[in-house]
Amino acid sequence: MKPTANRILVLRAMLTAQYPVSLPEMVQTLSTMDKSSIFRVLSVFQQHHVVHSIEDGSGVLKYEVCGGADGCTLSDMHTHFHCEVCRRTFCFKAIHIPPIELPEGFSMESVNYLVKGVCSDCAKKPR
Amino acid sequence: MKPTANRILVLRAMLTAQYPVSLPEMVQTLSTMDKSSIFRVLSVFQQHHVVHSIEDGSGVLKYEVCGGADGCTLSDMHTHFHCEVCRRTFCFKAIHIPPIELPEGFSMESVNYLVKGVCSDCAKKPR
DNA sequence: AAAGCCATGCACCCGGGTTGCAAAACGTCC
DNA sequence: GGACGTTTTGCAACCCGGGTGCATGGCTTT
Repeated sequence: MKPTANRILVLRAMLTAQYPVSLPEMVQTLSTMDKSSIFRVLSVFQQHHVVHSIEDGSGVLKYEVCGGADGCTLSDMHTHFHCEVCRRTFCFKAIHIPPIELPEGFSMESVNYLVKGVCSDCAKKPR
Repeated sequence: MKPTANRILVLRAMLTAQYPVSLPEMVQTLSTMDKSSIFRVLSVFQQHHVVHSIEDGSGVLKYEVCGGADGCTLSDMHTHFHCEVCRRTFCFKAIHIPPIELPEGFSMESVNYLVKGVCSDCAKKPR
């Protein structure tokens, strides 16, 4: 995988963001790049396990840089929280996903643990 | 909430399906109803906690009839499995979602525990 | 019977995701 | 350095799921 200028841009944008970002958000941020280019960069990143996508109930996919140096393993996956008021997504990096036992014959590729509710900020400031 | 003919149709279709169904699927099945009608029926059902929606990584929302007679509580939520080969969604009704401890100030409204991978059927029949 | 309300169907819009295609950038070999 | 093949990029367009505005029609209430 070659370190293209665009790829570096995307990766840097994702690293600086402290929460998972969506494609539309990146289109906003990286105004020099085209939507499809960002999309393709993200696809390549996913294939090479540099980033992974999560779904947070907002309806749009969010992307996140994988944790470990050797890509992201299952144990590295953490829980996510989607605030239904401010629509932000939080990574609870400290809270790992509790494992479950799959039925016979089923093999796991990835896990998503998503909590929806009200975040602490929005709980404090009632509108 | 009135038991309209259409609402009965939708509810019956959901009860007979043994896995969560998507809106497009219901449009296919209930050919007499319009997409927007089904959509609105599902919205009403969700407001009255008759059904709830889950996201299974396929990109489209799936709907499922709530379990308990008094609507679906958090403890009633179960895990879901999305097969990346046949694109079916399984309800592991027996496997409840293991709880996590949220940080201070965060309140939970709903939980989604989604596993992606290969189901037992697709594991048997290699293509 | 008249008025009001709600459900329905139709058309349409919106926005995220995705692809086809042609131009541009890059790397390589002579 | 020039020609060539490969990869990446930008543009345009498409697909599809979700959602809405509006007018009709049926049912209820007075």
